[in-house]
Amino acid sequence: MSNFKVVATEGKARAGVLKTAHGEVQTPVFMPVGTQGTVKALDPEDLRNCGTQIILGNTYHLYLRPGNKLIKKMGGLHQFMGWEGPILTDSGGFQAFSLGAMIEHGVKKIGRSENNRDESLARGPLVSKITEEGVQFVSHLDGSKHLLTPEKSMEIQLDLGSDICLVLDELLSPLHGPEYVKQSLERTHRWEIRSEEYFRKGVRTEGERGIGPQLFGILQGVFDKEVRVQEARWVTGQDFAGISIGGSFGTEADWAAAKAIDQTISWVVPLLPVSLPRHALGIGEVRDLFACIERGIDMFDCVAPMRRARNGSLYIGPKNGGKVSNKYTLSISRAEFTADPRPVDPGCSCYTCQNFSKAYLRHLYLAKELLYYRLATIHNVFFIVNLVKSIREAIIDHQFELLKKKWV
RNA sequence: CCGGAGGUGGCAGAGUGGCCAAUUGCAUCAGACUGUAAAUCUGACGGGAUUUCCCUACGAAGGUUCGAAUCCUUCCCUCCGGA
Repeated sequence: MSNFKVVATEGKARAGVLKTAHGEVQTPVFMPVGTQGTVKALDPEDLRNCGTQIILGNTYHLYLRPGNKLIKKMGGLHQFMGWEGPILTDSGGFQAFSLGAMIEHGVKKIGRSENNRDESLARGPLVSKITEEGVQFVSHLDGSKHLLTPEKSMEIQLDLGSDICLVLDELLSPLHGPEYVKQSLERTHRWEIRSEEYFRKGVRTEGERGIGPQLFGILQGVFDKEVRVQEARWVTGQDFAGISIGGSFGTEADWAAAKAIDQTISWVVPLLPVSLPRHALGIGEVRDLFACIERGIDMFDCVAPMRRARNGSLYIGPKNGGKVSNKYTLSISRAEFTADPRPVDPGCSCYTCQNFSKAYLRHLYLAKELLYYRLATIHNVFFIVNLVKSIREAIIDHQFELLKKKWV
């Protein structure tokens, strides 16, 4: 029996409901990322007012600070941070990459190739290293050494009181060669199985009432059909409550990279069980949301809306100039907004757009006023969360194609 | 009026004989941001031609020198202290 139920479909797109220990989640859904026990600049009430149903927390960061045992002692992450809704926790697999291969290769998981490196990513020595046992980290906080094994990751996530845990995986870089990819994937399979075994034991002792924590498997891979198909078959063969699709997408920049995401999702989704929720790890730009939902994805998480907000990049809808080429964003710092009395997006009903002008936000941004970060983050989170919500409604009304046409 | 300090690119502020079209910060412009080492990072920023090129430039005008933002003279202006 699954915790997930599809309630409507349009083509491959689907609307569903996912039950968790902290309430139901209407899918498709966007999960704001709250790495360190907070979605930066927002409090739980802000999140709720933005329509947030579920957030993501991070194993690696919370383990290092303030420590999973402390959070457990404080009643779990929900209570600790005052968020009563569901929480999905990442396993630390991404940090194995962002503190390792990403620095080493000068690439990101999307759209970076040999000829398109970002040297600024190489900000220092490698701080993570992969072994069969797990991921060795040198703490970015104090230099101390840590070993994150699949078992340890599970223990931490269970201590946090996560509703949806992720297995530990190794995120492959677009520049990893076929030999490494093969080895890594086999190791990740072993890690996923170890995660699952530990999780199963842990959950049994962790309390029995209602729905307990659930474990999602991860579909790893690179931009290669054969690899992706094989991985899709592998996860499907395991006993997970949901499937998170991770790994790297493509070796080309920009539009081609976006196509690589679409392509990868297209290869993989038809091989996954209809009854399980499908989560696209780290995806969340406007164009990608449409493309992935259209291909059958149910859940998203992404740091982009929050980070963009902090960096002065605010979302705008198609009626106000938002399009693929500008990533549906404007730069609030532009001088043309100096005396612009209009809200960021007149069509947006978020708190920020209801109450403040572009001129004011621009001033706060340039002055580095703390209020800026909250107002900007409220707007971007509201915008993306509600975009996905409106997509869900469109699917239920069989208006998805129509809505998509208005946007993309 | 006397004494002192100073006038540098949109602003602030380095530079005190050649390596200076001029450090740096801010502002401006452009770009990046996709399981957060990011309230961050990259590039441009006098004009033009656009591989080492030319022109106009460091208050103004003269001068010294092979060569000046940098030294000298006069003038104009600002600030501080004293009448």
